[in-house]
Amino acid sequence: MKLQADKEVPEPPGTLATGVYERLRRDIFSGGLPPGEKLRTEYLRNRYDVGNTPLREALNRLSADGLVARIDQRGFSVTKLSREEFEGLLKTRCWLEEIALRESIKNRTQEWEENLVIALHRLSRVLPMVDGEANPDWEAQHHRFHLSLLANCGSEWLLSFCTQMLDHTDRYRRFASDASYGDRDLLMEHRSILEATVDGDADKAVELLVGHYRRTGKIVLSADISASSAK
Amino acid sequence: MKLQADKEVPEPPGTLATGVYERLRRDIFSGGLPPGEKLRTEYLRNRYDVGNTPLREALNRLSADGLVARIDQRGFSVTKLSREEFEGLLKTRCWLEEIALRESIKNRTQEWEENLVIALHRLSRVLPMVDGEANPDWEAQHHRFHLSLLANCGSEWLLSFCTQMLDHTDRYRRFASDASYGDRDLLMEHRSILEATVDGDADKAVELLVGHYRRTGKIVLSADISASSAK
DNA sequence: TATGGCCATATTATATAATATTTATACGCT
DNA sequence: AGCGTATAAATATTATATAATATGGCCATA
Repeated sequence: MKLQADKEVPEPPGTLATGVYERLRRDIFSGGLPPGEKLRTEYLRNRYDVGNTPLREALNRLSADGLVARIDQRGFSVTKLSREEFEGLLKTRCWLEEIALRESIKNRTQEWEENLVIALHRLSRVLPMVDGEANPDWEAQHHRFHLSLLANCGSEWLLSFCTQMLDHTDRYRRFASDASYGDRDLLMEHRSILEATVDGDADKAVELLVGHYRRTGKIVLSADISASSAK
Repeated sequence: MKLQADKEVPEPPGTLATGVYERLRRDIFSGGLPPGEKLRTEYLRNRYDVGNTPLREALNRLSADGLVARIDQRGFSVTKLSREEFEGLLKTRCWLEEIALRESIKNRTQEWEENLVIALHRLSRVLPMVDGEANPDWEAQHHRFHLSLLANCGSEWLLSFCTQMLDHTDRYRRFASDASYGDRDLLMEHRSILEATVDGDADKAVELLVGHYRRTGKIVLSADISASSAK
């Protein structure tokens, strides 16, 4: 039985390129490399202490993820955030996650439902904010919980699309998270999604999930995204 | 007005890396580099006459496209084709294109409908097969027609997902295209999808589109895909 | 004086080549 | 079959070369 928590052993990456990729990714998510930032290769080589080859590999992978923009002969930069982009993301996410959740419920198994319960339990054991800062542990568990909801949909493709969009949404949320979570009972929102799901009530689960996203969306949109998009 | 055909000027790529990327892509689609083929960097450097840097960049981009598999320390290889993978692809494609087509119709404009008519017209002017070989011109126009159907959906995200899946489907179709198209009136299938679409009959358009895909899917699945997947 | 184009220069991205290091794979042995 | 070594291959560095882009000053014109 595979119940023990995935040990957070940061496990040395297989290659330097993969390592830089992961570090760059973290720095983009955390804001260490803010949206719009020009990514000069020489600077990054020093910053991460690697050579040209692994660095360019990492940047190319990130640009495929949509986290980095690449223009031939003009190099790389961190992708900007924008209101319009976020609105499109939110809309598309609702479309796709509705399908994924309905399919997951349609194919439901005891194992999947139990994984969901575990995911929610773990999420309940961490706080969204610590000392006014976003808590990375909560971010990780939150990410997992939402993916777990969709994990049973039976389509690797759909799951990977949803994962991509979840990543991007998390990035927006992080940048807008000055906006208060305070008056929301997030745990209860997640719990009710879970309950409708294990009850097999797809309509209700979808409604709750989409409502959950739209509510978060409003908060993100109420924050001044462009302020984070430094030139 | 922008009606003239996009001139097929192969326009020199901005960078060598982009150039190799495009050449590799073509060779994977054409079968010059068959599914499963190990991609040794030294071999490819000679084959395309480029250095390490642009080659690895190209390979990394392709692996993000899902056309190339990358395993740390074990290099690159052309992704294999499999029956299961294709079935998942087809299923997911039907889900997503249904949304995209319904939204496109919901938002329909005269300009979009006219673009569709043009796309179908161009498709009608080329033959799927020439001398028993797949006709690249038909492939290109076919690709465009199907994208045009979805282009009005109002979501860049959804459109990019559909494009990815269309690319992969095209690849499967190419490898299975020994199977006869003969007894199908493809042009008529496309024409009736178009008609339902400009009539604003979303239900019918979706039904026709999905039927079109499933019919093609059957043909692809009837071919022996694994035969193409050289070790 | 202000405006806009234009060229020289600086900067940066892109690329090569030679080479080092590490890791995987193949081979031959017991 | 299992084991260790030899070989091949992937990964990475460094130094350097080439080419595109960005910058800033210069001049002509209004």
